[in-house]
Amino acid sequence: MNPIPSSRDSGSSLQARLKATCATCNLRELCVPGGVSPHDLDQLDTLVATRRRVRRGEALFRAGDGFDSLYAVRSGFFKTRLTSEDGRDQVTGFQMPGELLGLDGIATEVHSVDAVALQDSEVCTIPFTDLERISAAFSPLQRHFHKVMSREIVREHGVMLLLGTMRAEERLAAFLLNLSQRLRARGYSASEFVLRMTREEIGSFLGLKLETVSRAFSRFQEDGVLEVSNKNIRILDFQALRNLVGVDRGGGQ
Amino acid sequence: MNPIPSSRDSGSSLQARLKATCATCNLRELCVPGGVSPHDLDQLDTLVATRRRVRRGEALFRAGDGFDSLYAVRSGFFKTRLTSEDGRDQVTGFQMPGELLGLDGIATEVHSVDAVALQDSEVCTIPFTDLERISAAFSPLQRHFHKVMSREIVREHGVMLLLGTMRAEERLAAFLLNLSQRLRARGYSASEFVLRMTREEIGSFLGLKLETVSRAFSRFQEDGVLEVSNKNIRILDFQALRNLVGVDRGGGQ
DNA sequence: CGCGAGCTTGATGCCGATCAATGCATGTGG
DNA sequence: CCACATGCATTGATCGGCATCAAGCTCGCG
Repeated sequence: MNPIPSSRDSGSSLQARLKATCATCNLRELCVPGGVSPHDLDQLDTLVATRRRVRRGEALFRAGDGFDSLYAVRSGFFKTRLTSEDGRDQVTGFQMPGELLGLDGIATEVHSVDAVALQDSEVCTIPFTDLERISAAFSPLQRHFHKVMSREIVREHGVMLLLGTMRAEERLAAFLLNLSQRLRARGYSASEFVLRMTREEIGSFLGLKLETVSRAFSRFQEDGVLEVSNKNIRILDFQALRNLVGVDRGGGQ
Repeated sequence: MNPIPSSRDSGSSLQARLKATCATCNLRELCVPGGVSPHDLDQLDTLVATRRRVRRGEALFRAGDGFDSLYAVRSGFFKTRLTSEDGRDQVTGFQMPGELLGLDGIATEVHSVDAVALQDSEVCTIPFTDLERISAAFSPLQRHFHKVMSREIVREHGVMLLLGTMRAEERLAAFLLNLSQRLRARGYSASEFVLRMTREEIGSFLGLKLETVSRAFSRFQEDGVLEVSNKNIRILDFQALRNLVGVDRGGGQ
């Protein structure tokens, strides 16, 4: 009556322990769906030599840990959790057997979330450099591409934190700081810019109605944080915005 | 005073038009940061032969379109937008010059979002099969890995839609249906299962407080949609859950 | 058996949605 | 050049859903 036993193959545990391979893994269809040749599968097996047990409540990895491996859940159950600098928590996903953990780490080679076991669990460790080598993907261009994809995943974690934990003004502050930083990276002013999108589109991104976005702009203007004229924005007080978001306390712009 | 001119290099437009290359692109540091060899850069140039203009309001691609290329924004501004079956909209991001569009399409070879230009824009087209070939990544294993990453991006879009547009009971319904479907894919019952996480963790994932999660469970039970006993869940009325989420109207379980 | 973590349920308050009116910029046709 | 339409933004009034605060309750576990 327990639909998720912590170890699915405990019945044949001896054989499983001695020579479990990707080719014979009963999670294979989930973890490595069709189209992968037997040859590649063999190679994958040479990677996934090591297993690791993680006890309930323990972390497989933590935000800030260096990244070197991906992990496939073999048995058990995990959550991934993003914690912002001011202590807000957002669970970004739950992972069950056959699902992958650690993609967030590829971008910067440092993990950005905690992966915590919700019950005693076991994972297959997939060393990432080996994976790239075997995939015939050991090219700087390829690596770059992987990082871009991982960065997108990390970005979306940040949006989830915003949508899950922030109030209207905090969301708008985070949005403006993000925009400002990306414009600066492109050689434009970080403090003065033109919004290319409507209030309604900002609202749709931030999970708010356009009236709420408009009111937040007005309030920022009243408080001397922004100058707002239609789509023209000037940021007067970066620190006020940062305090709202709960990031980068103390750093002057 | 306009910090984001729609075309940055209109001053040297003749040369830019005739032989713009990745190697000379003024967005290169954003689009292809260091570590990529001159040789790879040349190869990249052979890919990115075609440009495409997209007028304000037009779509670069739409959800449902077949995927074959990624796009780098060269000038202008885009939004990506996910629309659920019952018409909810969630903007999943805004893209400015040097940023990439289309990663959502790798997973299933069909785009899952609309990419709409917020102003007259230009993109560089990067045919994906060519990219994989040049990256020395034309291996089934590698392709699979790319799809896994893309699938994660698409999943997170779904979570953003949930967090941005749904009310408490709708969120919980979506969560339960998702869990149910993943358990079924692993050979477990879709209608009867044990939650491995606490109400608080569910709440943190769904952007709700634990009391709200608990109340939603109670209400589902009152309405005969679920049987709830601590962490043991039995789904009695799938269609009721689907109706809340606004997905899959009419399909029987 | 008794403790404590996790859950349920109730009462109240607040934030943001909703509904509604007005303002303002842009564009179009007379 | 003005009259008018249209899309977008602002602001106010009211409402509702969820957070918050506060008890109790249940179950698993030492």
